[in-house]
Amino acid sequence: MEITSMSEALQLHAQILKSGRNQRNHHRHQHDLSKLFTFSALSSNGDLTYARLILDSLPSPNSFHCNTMIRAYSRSPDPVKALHFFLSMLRNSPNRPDKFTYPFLLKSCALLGLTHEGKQLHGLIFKSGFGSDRYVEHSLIHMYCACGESGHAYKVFDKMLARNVISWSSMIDGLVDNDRPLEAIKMFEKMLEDGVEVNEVTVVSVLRACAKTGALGVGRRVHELVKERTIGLKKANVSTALIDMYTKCGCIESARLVFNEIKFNRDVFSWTATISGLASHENCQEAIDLFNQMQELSINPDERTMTAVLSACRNAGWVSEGYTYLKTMHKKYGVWPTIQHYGCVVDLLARAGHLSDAEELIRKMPIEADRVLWRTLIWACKVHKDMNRAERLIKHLESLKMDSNDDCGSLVLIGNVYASAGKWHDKARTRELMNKRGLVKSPGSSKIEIDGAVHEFIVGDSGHSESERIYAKLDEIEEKLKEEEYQPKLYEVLLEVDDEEKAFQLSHHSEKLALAFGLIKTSPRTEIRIVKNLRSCEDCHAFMKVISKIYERDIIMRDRIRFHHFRNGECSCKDYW
DNA sequence: CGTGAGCACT
Repeated sequence: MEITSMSEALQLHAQILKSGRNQRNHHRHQHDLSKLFTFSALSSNGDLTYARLILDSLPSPNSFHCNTMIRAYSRSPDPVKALHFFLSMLRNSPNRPDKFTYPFLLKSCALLGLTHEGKQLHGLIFKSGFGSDRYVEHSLIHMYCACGESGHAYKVFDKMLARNVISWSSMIDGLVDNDRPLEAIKMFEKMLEDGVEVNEVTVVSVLRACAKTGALGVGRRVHELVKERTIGLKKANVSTALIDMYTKCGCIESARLVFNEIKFNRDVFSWTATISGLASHENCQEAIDLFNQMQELSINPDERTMTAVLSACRNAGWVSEGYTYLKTMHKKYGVWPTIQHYGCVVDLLARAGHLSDAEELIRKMPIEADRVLWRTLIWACKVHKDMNRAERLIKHLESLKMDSNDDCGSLVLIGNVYASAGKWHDKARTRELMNKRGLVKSPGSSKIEIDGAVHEFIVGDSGHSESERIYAKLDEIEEKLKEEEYQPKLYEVLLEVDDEEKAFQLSHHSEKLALAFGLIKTSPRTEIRIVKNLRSCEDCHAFMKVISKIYERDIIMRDRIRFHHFRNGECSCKDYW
């Protein structure tokens, strides 16, 4: 009989203590201890000291006990203890690791991003002969991807003799997490070709890939597949992935449709995905209405729901509403504000021009500001041309230890702020700093999907096979813009060059290349969807507005922050961004 | 006794 409750466990423990010294009951005693250990290790909520105490009191723990302990540690808040325990087991215990041991250890490495330790385990696995166990192989794939080593994951995957749906799904999901959504989609297509059954886990992962990259066509096909084969059709996780895919691919109507179809299977995640999607598409009032409906159904918002709500306020410029949500969210919804929430509200205040209030909020908030938050504020200073504040904040940002590649973003922003004020010397200084540290800024890139294939354009790109036609199209556009007396926003070029060169630079921004390609490749009057990795510059934004009018095209552009729907010369954001 | 999974700040 297994133990199923804490009271049973305590009872058993009392019994063990009572009969502890009775030699005749030795086997019984052992058995009870073992049961108690298993229960306490598996039911513990993170604190494993009790389980460990019992384990250490076992006269001769076997490998099952060791594995159970490792599993418990790997799922605890401090998974590194699994590795520590493993090392002590290697040194002090007669038990050897087996094929059950490794998945737990690899999980710990995955959670902690311990590449080096993961590789060492891989070595042990190879030597011990467990390397062809499918569970171990899947754990290896997951570990490598979680450590950002998708190349090694591919190697494990390629060497597998018998791949099943889990092998493929692990690989696809890992690629998505490694910011390789296009490879993930390719994997998925190969999987279909191979005739491997697709399940809801696969579907969720490939939809995440579509969401990241804006592959609406692929996403729609996956949706069809889900309906045809009824793969988790009513599961909330599949619906959420579909909603998120549609919103991030710029198709808020389809997202709404999915959300309406699952009326009776909604959970906090699907509500949040929809609220967040509506907010990013400028349907801020609808987002807040949904938030209220959700509460009427007694579904409690979580941290991300509140982020979505605040981001609706931010995109709409509702300063006092957003500030009130932030101040009352703990009392009303039981959610303590995190850095994301402060980030939204700081952006909300700052973008509305309340720079002092935004700065004060950062300084008074109970958690430490991260670089993203300072950058948000500095960006707003640039927008509102408050150079004194910007320079003061830049000094502060620079004083923070810069050690990750993420700091590239800080230096780029700092350089841009200096450049926009004509301080070329200071700009050059940040440039040198980047070179010295070997930081390479990620270039502007835009993606557009044509007939199910995603094309990516980098700023100044001439590598595309149809490059010539694209540049010819841009020339044609330029002529038409001249007729419209369009003035390029040369001040957006933050280089010390003449106006002609500035105009040239502007005309090669990645979203314009993608747009020209879209105009060539799609039928008249159809929508064009573009996904950009950074924030669009003012010139590109104005450019898209004009193009939407003269070419009679709806253009839906996703930038790093939100969506812009251009139609007939106007943008859904009403130029508030 | 073990493998893969949904929504957040620039």
